[in-house]
Amino acid sequence: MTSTASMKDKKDRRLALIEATIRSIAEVGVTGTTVTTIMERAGLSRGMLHLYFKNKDELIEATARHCSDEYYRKLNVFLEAAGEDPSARLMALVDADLSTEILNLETVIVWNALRSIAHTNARVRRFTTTRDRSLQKIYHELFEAILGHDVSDPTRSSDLANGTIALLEGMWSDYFLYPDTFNRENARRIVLRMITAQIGKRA
Amino acid sequence: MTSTASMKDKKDRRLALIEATIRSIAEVGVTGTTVTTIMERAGLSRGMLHLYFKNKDELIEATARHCSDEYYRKLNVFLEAAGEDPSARLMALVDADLSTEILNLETVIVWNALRSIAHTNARVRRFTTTRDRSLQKIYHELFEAILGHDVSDPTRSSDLANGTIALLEGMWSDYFLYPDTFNRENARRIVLRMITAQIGKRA
DNA sequence: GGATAAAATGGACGATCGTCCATATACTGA
DNA sequence: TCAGTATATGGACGATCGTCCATTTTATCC
Repeated sequence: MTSTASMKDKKDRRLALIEATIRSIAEVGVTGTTVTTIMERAGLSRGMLHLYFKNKDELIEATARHCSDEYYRKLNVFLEAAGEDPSARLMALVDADLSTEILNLETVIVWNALRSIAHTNARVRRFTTTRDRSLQKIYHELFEAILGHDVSDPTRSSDLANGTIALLEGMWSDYFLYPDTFNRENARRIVLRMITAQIGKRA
Repeated sequence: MTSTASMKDKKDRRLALIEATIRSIAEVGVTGTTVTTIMERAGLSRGMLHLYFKNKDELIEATARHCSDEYYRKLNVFLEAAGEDPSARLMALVDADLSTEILNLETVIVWNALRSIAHTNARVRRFTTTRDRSLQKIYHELFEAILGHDVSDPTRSSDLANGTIALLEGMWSDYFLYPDTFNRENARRIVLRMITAQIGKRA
């Protein structure tokens, strides 16, 4: 049990550092986040970073991976609760993306920050882009299942997928800019208004 | 003429510094942008920054103001070309937001970076938020002019305004993440698909 | 319980940050 | 032409950055 226990501790330390990085970025921003601000929030000493991560960049990269993984994990919780019906699953995705579990101040600040970093860091970019690539596939398949394929309008399903993603992305931006006045119900109503106009009332 | 000439030069230097800041952020990111990287791109010496700006923060703030002003200036070019018809003006706004003049790699990187900074810098936040506030007003008035006010659906115009803004915001994100594969025509088709489904074919 | 290994500490290092300022250059008006 | 002013330079400063490593503390096993 000793080796597994130490393994667990090692995981805990890594996670503590990652979560401290997230908190630091949310509190003092990307430019304000230093090894010191991370250490303070992790309750660990300076040397610990380089014991569990090669350097600061690797910690940032691990943070990006963690955020990406957490996003999908939470999304799947909503998806599994929705069952098999495509329309129900579509609604579940919308609700998930606007839920407090997924859409909160910490998430939205960190995600925006990671995207900034991604433009000059290829390793971070991997995790910020793959998220949306997979999402496009999921939405596209759902719209195909709901509407079927229309040869006279071949881009319909992919357009609706991209449109819905863009719409929700825009809601994230809105929340990011005005966290105090942002209204989840309004956001949900707007997204559903757009979707139902396209797929009808079957949802 | 001497005083106006020196005034002009002064403006030129300020503008050169601001544009150098934009280029630096676009090239090496927010975290990589330093006084040195800005000076290199401006072709000016270190001391110049503090001659025209109190400090680096004030230069960043001026950059945010400049980007906000430029966005509106370019938007108005499209609006004026569209004439008075509300539907035409609406289409002009969409076209503008997806045009190469407004939506390009430099703009989208810098705008994302400035939003990151805005979360810990109140002065920068002023310019990143007012942009969207005014935009909401413009879109809302256009949709009211096109559709009229419906008492049975009181949130319709504001929903369409917020929805369209969110949709375009999402397209910006898409371009930001995949500048090489992003397709302006696809984006335009998707936005128009969403809008025409709401306001009919009158556009 | 003492030896061995692993985990954790935090002071010190060189590099680089933003800022300041003494100095040099360019321009103006008499 | 030459003083006087405005503009521009870049070296130097202290602070702070990420990183490293000698040292201490904690955990493990015979």
